[in-house]
Amino acid sequence: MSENLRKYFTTGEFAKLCNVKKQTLFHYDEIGLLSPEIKSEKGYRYYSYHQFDVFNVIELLKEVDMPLKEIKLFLKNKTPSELIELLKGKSLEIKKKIENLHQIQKIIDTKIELTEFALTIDFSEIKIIEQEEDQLFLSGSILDCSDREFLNSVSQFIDYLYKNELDIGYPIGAIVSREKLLNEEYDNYSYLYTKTRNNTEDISFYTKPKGLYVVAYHKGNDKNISKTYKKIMKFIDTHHIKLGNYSYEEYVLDEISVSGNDNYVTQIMIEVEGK
Amino acid sequence: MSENLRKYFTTGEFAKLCNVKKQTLFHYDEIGLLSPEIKSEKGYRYYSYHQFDVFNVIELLKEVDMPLKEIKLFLKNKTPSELIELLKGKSLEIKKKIENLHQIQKIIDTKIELTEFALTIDFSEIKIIEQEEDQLFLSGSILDCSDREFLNSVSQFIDYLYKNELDIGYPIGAIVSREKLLNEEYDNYSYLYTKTRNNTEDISFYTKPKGLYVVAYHKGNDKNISKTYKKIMKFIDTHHIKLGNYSYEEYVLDEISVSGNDNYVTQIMIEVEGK
DNA sequence: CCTTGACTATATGGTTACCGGATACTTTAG
DNA sequence: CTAAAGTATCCGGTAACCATATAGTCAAGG
Repeated sequence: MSENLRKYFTTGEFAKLCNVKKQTLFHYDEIGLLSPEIKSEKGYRYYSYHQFDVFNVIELLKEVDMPLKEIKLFLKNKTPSELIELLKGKSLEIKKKIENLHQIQKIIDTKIELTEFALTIDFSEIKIIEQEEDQLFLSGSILDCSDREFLNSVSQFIDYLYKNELDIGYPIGAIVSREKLLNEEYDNYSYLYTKTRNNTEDISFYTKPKGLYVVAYHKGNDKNISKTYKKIMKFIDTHHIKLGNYSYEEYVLDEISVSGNDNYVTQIMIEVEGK
Repeated sequence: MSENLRKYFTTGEFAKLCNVKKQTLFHYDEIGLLSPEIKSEKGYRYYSYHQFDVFNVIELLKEVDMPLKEIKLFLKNKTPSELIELLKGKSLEIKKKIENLHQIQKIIDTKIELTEFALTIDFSEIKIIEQEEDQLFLSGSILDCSDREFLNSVSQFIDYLYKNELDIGYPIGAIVSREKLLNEEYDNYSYLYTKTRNNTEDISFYTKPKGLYVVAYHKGNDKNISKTYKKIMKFIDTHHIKLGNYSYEEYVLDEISVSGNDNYVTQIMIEVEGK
């Protein structure tokens, strides 16, 4: 190694220093993002330790999702004030990213909790359970609507949840009124709903009342849910229970944790009055 | 649209629901990740609203950097307990990701602060300033070492900083001893250093003492720094100031904010004793 | 001085998760 | 029944590399 090159890193050394593969440095050289300070006539690359700073900046900007092209552009004609402006913007982006990750974590935690709960359930039982009140976010009325209208409502509802960040991992359920229950129209839903937390003032929620519920589970395709409903209604009948206003129906196991809708499990909760 | 297809979303509708392009759904169908429940003999795709749940899971797993292939594999043979296990792992990953983002934000904040400070400096002045103490992390001794040894030390130092997450955005500086200063060997550094915060017990730090410092700036390439040093030494001489133990030298403007090392600015701080 | 093993350069093809456009065919509203 | 809007397929391209193959180069030891 000639005397004046002893002050420089070879590609391999520099790559190790930067914790990347040589390939990456070749690539950066090729696109003109970070070229070695010296290139010997044999084509060998030599990087100075000052260039590590440049590499560091590139890494930093890359981590905040800036494409290499933009980084290159920025590095070409930069000034201290431009840097400050850029970094301030990126700082904000990171803040949003962190918030987004917190939201995702919340969803994951909810799913874990729900699925762990599902594992403890005996699906064959019908029980009467005292339940606490819940905050539900409701769709518009979907009573007596056609298939097309139903799809539309689902679509709108999901869209609304998405735009208002109301999805915290709870499934979307449906509400059936007592009238329809008695009429054996178990799939004639009144509303869609999802459980959420009441943290915003400008959105109105429905409170699912505290009280007694008949809770049962339907295993398999939704299409056959009427069978299960009939069983529950019979149970209610034989136990001389007085029906409340609404029935709430939601998946506890769906495509996220089991394969094929034969294995889906739907939870049915019917409001009832004390005996 | 035939009667039984009215319950299904077309590709466009489903794409809108999922907030993605149709292309994405084509792609998912092609790789067998998420295929429509029904495909008409004309090749038209029809998605049920249950499939939105599947899409949601895919999105969730995608957001935690799971490749589509793995997602597919997972979706094929999943059980509730596998889901829980997977999600718990992902939850941890997200936590780490959030921590990483916080670290990056800290670095960015430091860089903003430093650069904003740099903008207020008059580089031509030489001043005597009272400074607070600072926690510095030092490299091993690099006194009298060859170019190769110096490179090696830089490399090791950077590596150590990286592995112990000691980089919080402050530049790497160098320390020159009084002896070498008086001997006019301004580039014969004793140690490398970087400013950090003393948060770990198992790493030993050096405390740069509180006291008076002669502070000056060198603009341009490091190679010509001796000129600036001589000017400072003359200043110290004419003002009858007594030299302290060490001189600290670090970039305040480098490749990150200006282009070309002619525009670099190095800050020089020399420990001195009260007059 | 020469050899040998470690290192380097270039070229090529592959990867992931799509995006955009061209073309041709279907569907649906009026 | 027609026109507008939607759909399918095919083709090419993108970013930021990675892997591999081949050939050339360097540096330390005998």
